[in-house]
Amino acid sequence: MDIHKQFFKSAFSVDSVIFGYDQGDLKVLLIYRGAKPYIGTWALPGDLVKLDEDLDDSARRILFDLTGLSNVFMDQIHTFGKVDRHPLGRVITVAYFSLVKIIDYKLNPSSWAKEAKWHSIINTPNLPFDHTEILNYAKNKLKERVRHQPIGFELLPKEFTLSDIQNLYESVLEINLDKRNFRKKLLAMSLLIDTGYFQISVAHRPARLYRFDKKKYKSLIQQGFSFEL
Amino acid sequence: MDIHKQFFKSAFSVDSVIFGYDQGDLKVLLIYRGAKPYIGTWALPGDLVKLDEDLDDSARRILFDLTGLSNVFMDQIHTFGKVDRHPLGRVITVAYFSLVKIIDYKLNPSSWAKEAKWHSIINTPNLPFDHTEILNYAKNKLKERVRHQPIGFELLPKEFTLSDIQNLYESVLEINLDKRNFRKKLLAMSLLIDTGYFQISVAHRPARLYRFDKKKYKSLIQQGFSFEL
DNA sequence: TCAAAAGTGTTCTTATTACACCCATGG
DNA sequence: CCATGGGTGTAATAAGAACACTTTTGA
Repeated sequence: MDIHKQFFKSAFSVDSVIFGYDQGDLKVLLIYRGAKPYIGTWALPGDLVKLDEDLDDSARRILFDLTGLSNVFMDQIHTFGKVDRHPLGRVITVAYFSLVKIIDYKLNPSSWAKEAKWHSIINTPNLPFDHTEILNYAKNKLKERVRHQPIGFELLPKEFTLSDIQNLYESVLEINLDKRNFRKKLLAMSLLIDTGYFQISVAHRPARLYRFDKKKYKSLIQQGFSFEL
Repeated sequence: MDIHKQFFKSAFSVDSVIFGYDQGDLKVLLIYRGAKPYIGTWALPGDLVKLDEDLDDSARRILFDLTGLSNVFMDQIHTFGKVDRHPLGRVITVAYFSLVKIIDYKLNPSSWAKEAKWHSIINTPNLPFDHTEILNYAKNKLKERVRHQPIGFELLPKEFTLSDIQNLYESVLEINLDKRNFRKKLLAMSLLIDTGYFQISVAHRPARLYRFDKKKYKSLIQQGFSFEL
């Protein structure tokens, strides 16, 4: 059999699990599908990869079309390739996850989406295809990574309080952390820059605002430092 | 443009990084290509995924054809999808890695391979496509995983000595480990079964033989145990 | 009797845990 | 003046690191 007939009847797509964090809640960005199949359902944003487009570029394109953001943390997590995962043909999908600062932008539904909306991670609708499996996989990856790489900061505004970052870790990991021990450990890494500024207009003692020191992190990594929280 | 014309001119393949361990040396199984492109070069074993074949099954098939082994540790590691990675068309490849006990089987070159051979990891030939990148990626994944999951045992015979497992860790991680501390930590996990047997015909004090207790590991995992070496 | 690897404990240092009260602000 | 979350230290325990000699075997 001609190899082209046998094999070149398949396609591959990218699906993106885009995480955000807002008001103590981890969220995922879903689109309301405006295209077949599964038209009219909430799903992970994704698209077929173009023939002249690198896989990673495809993931960046999807994120950019939807949010207008580039230069965002993004990483490939897994490829899902069951024969029957897509009703219209053999399509394997490469899943990516991104971490965005919700505050940074406004949503911008794309061609394949009627609407894009943040959904709390603890209350997501049923998803089509194998998107539930993909989302669960992404959640677990996020849990692992957040403990070994300083990616939690990608979900927070540039300036944040120590409580912000602790709450984020508690949401993502679904555990409670001791305030004093958490702060001690975090500050001991010397990866936070004290901005000298404080919260304003809060009905309690205003908290100090910090920034994450990316440069310092990079130089520590060179020296064999390993982030762990 | 018809979506089929635009997108269904691509294929996906699986490439396997098959690790083995022998005589203190980490090895990788390479094939001598008997098919175009790059005919006559050493490369990672791989094949196009069949249309009616799940991705994971494809990886299992490749391993089985080459080694006759099934029920082997295998995991997906990354998908490589640069536009120009394959000279004959748009082919993305999903990379898997496997850990096999070299002693268990004899090699069995497949249709796409003239020959299959173990190569020491510290001295591998130049590889075609992006296989060097894939191999490096796999080595790094192995380093990470071996510290957080008890997968090192997959590379050893069923019965092994404490020095065997220490040497394996030293090869994989490319570091030296303190004998007493390593043993203390490993034995403290109570995941090794003392067989009561010893090495025979060795020109030194014979070492105790142990087996890895897979059942106990699974039950500990249920209870939230986390492997770490 | 020699060479080669197996086996074994203690001390020191560092990291982790548990835990409770006063402070600054807005309403 | 009350409610809310911010901010701080110490003591006890556990984990990790450093380190050297005796044992058993085959040749």
